[in-house]
Amino acid sequence: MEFNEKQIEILLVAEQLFAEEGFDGTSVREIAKIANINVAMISYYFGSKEKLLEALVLYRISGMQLHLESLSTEDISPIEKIEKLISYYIHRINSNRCMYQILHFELSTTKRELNLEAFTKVKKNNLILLENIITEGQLQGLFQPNINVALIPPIIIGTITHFHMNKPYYVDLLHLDSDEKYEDYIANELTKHIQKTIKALLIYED
Amino acid sequence: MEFNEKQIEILLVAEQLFAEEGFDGTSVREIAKIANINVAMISYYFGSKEKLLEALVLYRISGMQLHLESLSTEDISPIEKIEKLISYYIHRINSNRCMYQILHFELSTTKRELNLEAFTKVKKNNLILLENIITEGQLQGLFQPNINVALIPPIIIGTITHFHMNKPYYVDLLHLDSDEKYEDYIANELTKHIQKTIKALLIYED
DNA sequence: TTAGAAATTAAACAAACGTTTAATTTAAAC
DNA sequence: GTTTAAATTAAACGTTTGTTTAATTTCTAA
Repeated sequence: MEFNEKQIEILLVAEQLFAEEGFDGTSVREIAKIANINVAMISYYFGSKEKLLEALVLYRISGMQLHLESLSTEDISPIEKIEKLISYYIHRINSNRCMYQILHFELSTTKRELNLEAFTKVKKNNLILLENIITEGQLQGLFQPNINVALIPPIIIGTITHFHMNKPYYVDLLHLDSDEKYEDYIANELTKHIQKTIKALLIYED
Repeated sequence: MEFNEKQIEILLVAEQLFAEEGFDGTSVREIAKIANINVAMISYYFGSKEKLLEALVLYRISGMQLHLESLSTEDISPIEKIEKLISYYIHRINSNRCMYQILHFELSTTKRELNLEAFTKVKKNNLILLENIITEGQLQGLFQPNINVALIPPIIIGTITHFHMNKPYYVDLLHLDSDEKYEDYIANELTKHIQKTIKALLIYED
């Protein structure tokens, strides 16, 4: 699916509004107003409000796959690979914050049936990559043998997502009184914290 | 605030629907139909749909505080205390799944301004409890000194929440083909996994 | 320059929304 | 048994919703 400039403008406005106010909390007129177009253009281009959401999800997810094929073959230790992988993860979630927000809701609502196969595929691919790195580390005797690999992404994604969702609370708790400080904290402290946690889990003898 | 049976019935129906379909995706008529009451009763009892939500949040959060005052003084090792604390955490999130779903959305929407002070208070109290246990462990030389305590609850809550939100994905990935298996997995594997992760983080030498 | 397609518009559509009204039934108090 | 308050109802209220219509403008190609 190819989109022209105007369509992409609509998609971006819709994305932000859907994230901020939810799909059902956003009206097509609101989208149209901010995108500076006529309401009818949404039906004209996408068919319906719901199909607009589907187009948006497809548009974003297609660009979500981590570009980490090279990571497997890089000449660095498995520990460094894990660190890099986590950085990439966090960066991706960060730069797709709105879409993650939308997906989180859509994943758990019974209202609509979105086709999220593409999203599942991305997750499964990333899981295989993670498995390979961990196996490599185990063969080198660096990591413990009894690792439940499937439960590692939930720690990474869950932690960063929870942090974002509770932004006001953590801004208060950690005195992150500017957006810059908030972003910095995620890029530094939080990233390091998650990396440290996963490394500990992999190395820690039960 | 005290509620009679009918009011509580309305609150419970609203909770499930708000969790499943979102606040904006749920109509008062839908609530009324399932709760077997007249639509006007919602305005009559709660004032408005939005005040119904506020009442619901208040009703639930007031019962959310972990009852763990005793934990600090129990005669068990800090490690066991951490394990217990995590079990409690997970149990609480599990039994308040719908409310967490609702709160997650309300925390990140700009549509409504819910008063979530009570929720913040609960979180801060639990954080203090966690700090005490970790300090105790550090004094006994069991835990590392450089622990960012504020970032431990995000791991616990984030992981379990993420798991719930992506239930269809994990059901598929881990072959949890019945609700019982799903619940069991959380109560056993996932709980152990989180406990192990936090223990590793506390003990792991950086 | 002109014919035809694509884009854009304002207006109208029916349906659904949250809320209020006014009338009626039920319950409690004396 | 009567009085008074509380609970419950169906109907109507004015808005807002997503979508469609039909007319008009803009663009493209011959």
